[in-house]
Amino acid sequence: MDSQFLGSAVEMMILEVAARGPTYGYEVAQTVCERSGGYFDLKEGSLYPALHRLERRKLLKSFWREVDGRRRKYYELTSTGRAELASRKSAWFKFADGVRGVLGTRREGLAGA
Amino acid sequence: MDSQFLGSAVEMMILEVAARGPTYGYEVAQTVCERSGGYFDLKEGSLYPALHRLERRKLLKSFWREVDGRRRKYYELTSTGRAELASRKSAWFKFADGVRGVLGTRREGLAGA
DNA sequence: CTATATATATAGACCATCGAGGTATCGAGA
DNA sequence: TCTCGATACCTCGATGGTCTATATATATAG
Repeated sequence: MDSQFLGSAVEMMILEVAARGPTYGYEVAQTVCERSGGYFDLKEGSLYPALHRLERRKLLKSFWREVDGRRRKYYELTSTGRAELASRKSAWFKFADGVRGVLGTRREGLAGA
Repeated sequence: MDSQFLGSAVEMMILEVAARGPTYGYEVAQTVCERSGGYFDLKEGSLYPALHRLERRKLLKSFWREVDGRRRKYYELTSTGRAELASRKSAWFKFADGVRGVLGTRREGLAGA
């Protein structure tokens, strides 16, 4: 993406990916990219600091594993992380609703008043 | 709001309010607050710098007017601003769609697959 | 041997948000 | 009269997140 929004949707999306099972940085970036239809192209400079932040705050916990000669740092959601994800999704929907309200996406001029 | 999202939805919402006719800072904050159902409570520290940024980039132009003994700095959308608003709204919808894709808000387990 | 994909990580530039502070007018109530 | 809340503008400094660039290391393809 090239968008100016972002805020902290990044962390929420990382948590969401991790909610489906243990994953690692590179895979997170790919999954987010695919599932967003190519829109989000997480850069290392956003991705890894975010993963470290989430781990520091104990929303994720990590372990190293070697697969095909490459070391991967897997992350999995903690129970705190699961609760936080639910709360952030709820906040996200409220936020998106708020924006929708301001933009007036209420099909004005169609069937309404 | 107390949200971590935000990014630059603020500027888009300011432009949107100005798109409906000349307005001024204080009124922008009130309008955004009302139309978002109380969700967005723009602080002066975000609002005024944003207005100045938008004016500097010539998306808004301003004029002073005195009403009821109080000086107000009115802002109105330029044609560049109008184009920029359209482009940002389009970017916003793509962004929101991207997030929706990652969150998997595709009525999974309801009627879909 | 080199380029690309996989995989992690950090440093520095940049910039927006927010809390807090400041200025000023008006109307209402004590 | 004095004070307080609402109206109305503005700026500074702390904080913190994103991005570009850079670095390391392995496996595979050409």
